[in-house]
Amino acid sequence: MNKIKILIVEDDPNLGKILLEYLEAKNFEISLAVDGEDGLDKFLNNSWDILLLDVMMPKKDGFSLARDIRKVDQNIPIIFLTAKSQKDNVIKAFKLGADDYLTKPFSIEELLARIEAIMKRVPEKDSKELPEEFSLGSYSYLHNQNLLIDKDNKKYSLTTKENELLKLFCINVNNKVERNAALIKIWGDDSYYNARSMDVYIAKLRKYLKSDSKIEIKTIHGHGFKLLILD
Amino acid sequence: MNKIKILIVEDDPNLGKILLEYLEAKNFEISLAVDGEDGLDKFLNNSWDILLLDVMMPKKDGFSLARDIRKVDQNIPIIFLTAKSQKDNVIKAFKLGADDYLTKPFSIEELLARIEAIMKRVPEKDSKELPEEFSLGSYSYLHNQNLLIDKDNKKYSLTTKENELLKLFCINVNNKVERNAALIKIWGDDSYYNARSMDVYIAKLRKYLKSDSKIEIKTIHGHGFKLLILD
DNA sequence: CCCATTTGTTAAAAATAATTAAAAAACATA
DNA sequence: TATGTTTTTTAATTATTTTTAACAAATGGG
Repeated sequence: MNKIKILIVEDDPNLGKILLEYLEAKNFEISLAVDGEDGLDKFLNNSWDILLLDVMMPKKDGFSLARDIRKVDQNIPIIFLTAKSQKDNVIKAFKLGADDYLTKPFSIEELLARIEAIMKRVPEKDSKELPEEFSLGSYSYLHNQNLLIDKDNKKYSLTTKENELLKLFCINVNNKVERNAALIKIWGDDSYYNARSMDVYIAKLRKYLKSDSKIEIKTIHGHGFKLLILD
Repeated sequence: MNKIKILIVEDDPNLGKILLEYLEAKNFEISLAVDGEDGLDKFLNNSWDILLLDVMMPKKDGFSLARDIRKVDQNIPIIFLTAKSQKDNVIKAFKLGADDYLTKPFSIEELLARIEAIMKRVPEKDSKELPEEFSLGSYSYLHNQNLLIDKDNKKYSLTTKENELLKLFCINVNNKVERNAALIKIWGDDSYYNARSMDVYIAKLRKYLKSDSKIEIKTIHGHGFKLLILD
């Protein structure tokens, strides 16, 4: 069992430090971001179990940050921390998929209790390391080497983008990968042209994988794709 | 698709009635118990998706009730409603496995938001794994592959929406699927045009399934549909 | 039995995705 | 830095899926 990883995005350094120390003492693994942009950056470049977002922050407020995060991950638990408790804000927060909403000043023990209440319901994330090698039907795929090998031992050396995309599909094999999520993770933003570019890469991957009819990249119209492996 | 069933245990009849009416209007199925003993009784004699417990109650207070309930069910989500917000009580509540803790007076919309936040994390009660394959009379249906196969082995590759809808019918085979429920689940909201769109898809599914007279999508006028398999 | 409302059917329009080729950008190497 | 090579993006075209629209049929309350 790995430690539960919490990302705190809080611009008040005093509060930030106290939360950090307290929660580390409770055996969580904590990172602290100091504003919304920093928060988005840290969110994208690591995997987390739960997010604590301050609402009022410089550069990018907590709601706007949550909106961006939800494009990539619809499920990660988010707790908002806020100075003022305006009813509208509470509703807004839950519409954004908040799991809880705490008004400052709050009791840190209460925060802990609420984190634990949420974590007990979250299906355990099997955050195992990526395997070296993925087995895709008759193909074998070495993502570290950008290498796809077919049943005749023919080797395809993948470009960076091809590799990122195939890796993302393999991590989520038999599960939906949202267009937005893929675009933001790989291209950095989900603009129209990046989406077209991604479509081109989907076609490329399908071409690579066409020799095994048990492997298929299915479209989920309006949502994204799913790498299917049949047996 | 069944309604979400909520048991409210609240001794203040005014508050109780308002909660009851509001949440029923939001399409939950509600029962109201007037004290702790009544609450325990109703809890034991029915199955529930979520409990709202007042803390201060005659006969048996909310905490004591929760303790009894937790002996029987460790998982059912509990939200405490309480007049006073004493820090110790909050911690105590979460130790008892609370999922949330609201201090009166609270906004009813906030309560709704919090109920929804909790429900989204609770693994669907009857969410047993879907079978790989559904057998529909002489058809066989592989929902993972969007594939419907008739008795002559003719294969119909379903579009995303066709597949979602047929899957929903199969999950609820021989049971009513509410229009609203289907629309919200598949289209995201139950606006007029989405409803018309759904009707178009109903027609498409009926066309696919017409070769077997033992399979039928029945209309329940004003409510929804039901996939019937006769034998 | 009427009439408003809901549902069924079909076709057209709009939105989204797939495919291919060419242009642009990035990269490597002399 | 100039040159060739590879990778990525843009563009144009085609195909598929979904929504909208228009009209017909069925339903059920008054």
